[in-house]
Amino acid sequence: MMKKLQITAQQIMQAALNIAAEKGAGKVTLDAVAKASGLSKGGLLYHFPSKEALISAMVQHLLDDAEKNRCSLAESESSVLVSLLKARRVFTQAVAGNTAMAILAAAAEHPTLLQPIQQHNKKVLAEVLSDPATELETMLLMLASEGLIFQELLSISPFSEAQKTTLEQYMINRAQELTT
Amino acid sequence: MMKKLQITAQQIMQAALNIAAEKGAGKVTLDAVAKASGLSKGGLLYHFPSKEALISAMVQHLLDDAEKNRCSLAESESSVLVSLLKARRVFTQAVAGNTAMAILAAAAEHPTLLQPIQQHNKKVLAEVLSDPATELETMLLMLASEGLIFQELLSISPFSEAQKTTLEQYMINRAQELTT
DNA sequence: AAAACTGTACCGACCAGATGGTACAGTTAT
DNA sequence: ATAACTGTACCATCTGGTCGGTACAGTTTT
Repeated sequence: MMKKLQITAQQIMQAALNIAAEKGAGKVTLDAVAKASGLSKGGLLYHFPSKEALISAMVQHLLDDAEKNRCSLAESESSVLVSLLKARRVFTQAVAGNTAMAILAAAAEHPTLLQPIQQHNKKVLAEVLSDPATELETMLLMLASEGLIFQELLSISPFSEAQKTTLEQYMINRAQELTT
Repeated sequence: MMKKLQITAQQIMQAALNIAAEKGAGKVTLDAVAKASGLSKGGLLYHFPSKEALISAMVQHLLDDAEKNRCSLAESESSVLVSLLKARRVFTQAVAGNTAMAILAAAAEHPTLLQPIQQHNKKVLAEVLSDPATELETMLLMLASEGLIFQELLSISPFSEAQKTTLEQYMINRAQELTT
C-alpha cells in the first residue's frame, strides 16, 4: 500500500536547520520547528520525544554527513589528511555560513550534546596520525582546518573569499608534501 | 565614598560567566545572574538595561581583555604573530574550558552580537600580515590558533594536554622562524 | 465477512514554570 | 534635597512538555 505523506525525521531536522539559519539559533523552539515542518507540536513530539532528542539527532546527522563525505573522498586520496582538508571545504560550503550554528548554540544549552563531536574529533585525529613522523605538522593542519570551520560557522571569519581559497589550496599542498 | 558602579558591572559579568561555566550557556538568565551577583533583578537591569546589553558588554570585555593581553606581550616580542600565539595560550587558560562558551551560545541568539569579534579578527589579521612575504604561513598559524581556542571553548578538543603543549611550542617556534 | 482490536501518525487544548521586562517605592551617598 | 541606586511585586509572553482524543491501516477473532 502507498504510504501517506509522512513527515520524516529528516524533514523535521531540515526545518529546524532552516529556522536556525534564518532567525538565529535561539529561535529554534518546538513550536517554531513544528510549524516549519508542517506539524503540530504534538506530532513533532511524537517523532522526537524531547527537544534534546531532536538536537542530539541533528548533531549526529551532521557528523554522519561529514563522515560519509570524508570517507568517499578518502578513497580517491592517498593521504587521510588531504581527504580531511578537502572534506572540510565541501562541508563548510554545504552548511553555508550559519546553518549549523544552530546546533552549536542549541547544544550549548545541553553541553553534553557536544560530546559526540569530541568523540568524532578523537577518531579522526587517531586516523590522521597514522604516520607519527609528521605528527606536529599534521596536527597543525588539522587545527587550522578546525579554525576555518568555526569561523565560517559563526560568520566571524576575517578572511576574504580569495584568501580562504588560497589558504585551502596551500594547506592541501602542505598535506600532500607530508606524504611524499 | 568609593563608587561601586564599575566594580559592580564587572562583578555582574563575572557572575554571568560563572553561571555559564557551571550550568551551561542556556542558564544565563537575568534572574540567575542577579542572584549570583548578589543583587535583585531591578538592580541588575539598572546596570544593564537589557539582557542584550549585558551580553554585548561581556563580549566587549572579553575582547578587550584579549587585546590588552596581546599588547602587553607584543612589547616583549619581536613578532606580532608570536605574541598572538602566546596570548592565546594565556587566554584559553584564563577562560578555562567553557567559561566563555556562554558568550558564544548567548550571542548566537542575537547573531549581531558576534560582530565585534569579527571586527577584532580583521584588525588582528591586518596587523599580523604586516609582512606579506610569509602571508600564507602566517594565516595558517593564526587559523590553527583559532582552532585551538574554539575546541577549548566548546570542550571538544581531541588533544591531550601534552599534545596541546607540544603543539603550542611548535607553533611558536614556527612563528619565530618566519621573522628570522 | 463482520466485528473487535492494535499500532502508527498526528492534532489541539492545556499546563506549570521560566523569562525578559516594567513600575514604583524605598534607601543611600553627596 | 536630589541624583544614584536597590529591592519587591508584578506581568505578558513564551517554553518544553503532557494528555486525551482522532483517523486510519492492518490484524485477529468470531
